[in-house]
Amino acid sequence: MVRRTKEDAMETRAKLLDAAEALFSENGVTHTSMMQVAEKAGVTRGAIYHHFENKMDLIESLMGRVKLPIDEMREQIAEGSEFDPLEEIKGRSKEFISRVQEDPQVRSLASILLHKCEYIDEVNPIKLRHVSGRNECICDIEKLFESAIERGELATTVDARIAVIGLFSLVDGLIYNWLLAPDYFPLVEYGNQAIDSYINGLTR
Amino acid sequence: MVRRTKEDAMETRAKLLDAAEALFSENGVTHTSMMQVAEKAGVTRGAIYHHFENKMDLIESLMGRVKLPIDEMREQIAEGSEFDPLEEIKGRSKEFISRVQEDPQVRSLASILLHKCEYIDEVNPIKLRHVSGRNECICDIEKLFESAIERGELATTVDARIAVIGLFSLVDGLIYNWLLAPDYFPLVEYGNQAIDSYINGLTR
DNA sequence: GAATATACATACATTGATGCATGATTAAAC
DNA sequence: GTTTAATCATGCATCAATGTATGTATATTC
Repeated sequence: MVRRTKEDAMETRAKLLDAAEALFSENGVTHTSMMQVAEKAGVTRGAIYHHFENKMDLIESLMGRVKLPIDEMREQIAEGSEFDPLEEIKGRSKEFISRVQEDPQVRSLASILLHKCEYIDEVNPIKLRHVSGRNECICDIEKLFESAIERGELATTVDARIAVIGLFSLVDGLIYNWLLAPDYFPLVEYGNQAIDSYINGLTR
Repeated sequence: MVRRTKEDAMETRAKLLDAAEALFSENGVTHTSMMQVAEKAGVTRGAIYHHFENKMDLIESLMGRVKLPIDEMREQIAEGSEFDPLEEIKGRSKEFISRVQEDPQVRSLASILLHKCEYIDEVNPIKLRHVSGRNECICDIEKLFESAIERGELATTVDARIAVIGLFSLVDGLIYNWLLAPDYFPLVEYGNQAIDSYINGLTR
């Protein structure tokens, strides 16, 4: 049976992406073969190579499918009322880690990005997306920090850029370590505390 | 020419480890073949399989060769005078990131651990070493935080365990992001600032 | 409804990469 | 000095994975 409806085709494509997402986040990208992806999706490898060029193309589609929390964060900041930049920053950061903990798809993608793939070279689309997304996001939040500085809400010694990079590192590190062993500590509870402490430490 | 001196053998073994370390940290573990390692070391694959069982054994030897800063940190804490726990914590954290920035070998290993390998399953020796080392180290620093709490140096709301996990996440995140794009920010300078801010935020 | 393009399955060809078995040479042990 | 064992090279057998080419049946288009 072949040549199914265009809707069916989109469904198999989605199933392939689902299968790849699950397998990649569980067994790692390079340790997952196209054969396994096809089997899990209930099709053959032929279906994969019809919808995607190769594994890298599959991954790119995978990453482009969901709006990463980092991207969502940016949008909301862009439209956000900046009446209280520090609270804004804290809120976004906490929402970020909350989404990682609650949304299985986001969690899977984060796991792939942080633990289940190798950043092999500069042209690696995974790395590119990760880095570019991060850098843009950093610039956005840096502006919030700057406006907080203008309002005199931060210690005079605080540099906006350093503050952002510290915050991002903290959030990344929390997610990284939590994904490494989720039973070791509750991400949202501990993460919120840590974020509060860090921001608090900037205010004087 | 074969059957060289026992010293020569240890030298080839070291060369193999050096080659593997360089290739793994540059191209990733799974994207590096035994053939490449052998070539870079100036021998054939036969030499590798004489000294190591397989690639995983090679990696284990690689990781066991250097004392990770995380381990060194533990030792020094164990023998450390705990007259000023907070300063102790800050000092060790900064020394940690400093070693990552300055010591090429430590940097390579950190790069492999954080970016160039896939954590595929629970029995993965790389992951095991990483997690167990981390957990033990966390316990050690947690004690320092506790003694700081006893001395009334931290805010009453601060929980030692949460404080440690936040600190570790911050340090991990700093290293993670710096290794992702070392030109983006100076690790030691920004890292020290961020660590100070975080610890500062705990003190009230 | 004929022609065409799509959505996959199937088969094959090729490529490394691995692991082992064996060989050669010499250091080390006695 | 003979024996043994270690150090590595060489060759082979195998296998898994990829990419592609081709086949096939059906949606879609006209």
